[in-house]
Amino acid sequence: MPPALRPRSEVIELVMGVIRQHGYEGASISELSRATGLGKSSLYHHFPEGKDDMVRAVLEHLGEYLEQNLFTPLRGAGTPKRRLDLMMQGLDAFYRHGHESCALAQLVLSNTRARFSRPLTAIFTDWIDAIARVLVDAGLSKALAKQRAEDAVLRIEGALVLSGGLGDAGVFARTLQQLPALLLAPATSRR
Amino acid sequence: MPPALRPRSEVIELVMGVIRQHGYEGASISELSRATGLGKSSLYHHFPEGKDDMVRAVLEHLGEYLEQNLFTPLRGAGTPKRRLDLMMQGLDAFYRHGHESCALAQLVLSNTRARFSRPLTAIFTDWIDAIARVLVDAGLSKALAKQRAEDAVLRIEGALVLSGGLGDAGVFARTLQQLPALLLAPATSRR
DNA sequence: GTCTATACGTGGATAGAC
DNA sequence: GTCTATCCACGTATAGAC
Repeated sequence: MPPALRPRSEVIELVMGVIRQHGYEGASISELSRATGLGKSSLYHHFPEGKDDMVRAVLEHLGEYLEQNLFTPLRGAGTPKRRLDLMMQGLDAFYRHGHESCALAQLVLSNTRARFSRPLTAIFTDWIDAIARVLVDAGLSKALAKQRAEDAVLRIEGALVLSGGLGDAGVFARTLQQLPALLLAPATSRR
Repeated sequence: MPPALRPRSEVIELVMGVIRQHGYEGASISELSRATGLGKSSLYHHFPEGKDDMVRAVLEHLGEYLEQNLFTPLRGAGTPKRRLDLMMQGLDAFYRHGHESCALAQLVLSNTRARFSRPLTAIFTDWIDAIARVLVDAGLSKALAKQRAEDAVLRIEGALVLSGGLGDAGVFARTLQQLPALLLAPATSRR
């Protein structure tokens, strides 16, 4: 029994990288094998049901990653503004300044959505909730906080699409930069 | 020589439908053959270079479709508000109230982006320009108009992703509904 | 312009040795 | 837990008849 080449979490991250680039259908087992450095059989050892298992693992892992790296800091110390800025920094890194695409969007747009709708919805819901909580802390009503949090996620995903579409990562950068102030603006005179 | 089963434009629209659902990599020739009712050889007769040709045709066709059905009305008669409302109606129909996904987003997110970046960028640019012109007509500065037009497209694409992600088409509906007022709001106190 | 038949590669998946 | 070898299905693409 040779030792595992890489920890499972690392394999999952590499798989996610391939899916982000190629989407579900475009991510072939051969490519996943190459990217992870594991033979096909090894991949099937870790993910007996093949790509579906991999995607489930990716979504689970991504959920935990976001929870720890973005949502938890969002609940932490500091002013709401400061906490939102932290999330934007995290997103900027995760999406490589808008150059890396979003695995969630890939899965949502293709017809694989149905197969993974549960975990997908969970991640989006958690994300929105995490942002909304900061806005409530900042003094917004629950309803408005939720509305704006939804808008924030919507803008981030839209920015990733439009950045790619225009070939201008600046769209993503500006979106992240403007969001905190936009989210925290006083309730009147907006919307 | 049997007559063409369908006009070319109809074939292209059916091809686009498959790409919207499955993405570029997921759209197999067999499926495209089934969807269009044309044999594989017939497809290659119309699109000698295969899927790449089909995508180029789809983007060209889509560009014209948007021009005629959304951008031209945007330049037409009526108040800016009325013209924007018309575009939102068109989008609502085109995206089947948020249930149908966006071929552009599919192509942008996957690694096929590089191959079609020119026509993709052109479509997004034209779209933004068309909206910006209405906003200039409404009295906004050129700079602000362009900024907001960009934001509009960004929101529409984001809404399609988030609607799918949350399994709630209401997100898309609300986004379309709010956009005209948001775009036409007075220059002060926003952004 | 469309079809049937077919070639050939690649994709997903498994068997079995180590 | 990993590998090599292998299987079959499906994907892309072409040939050639009508």
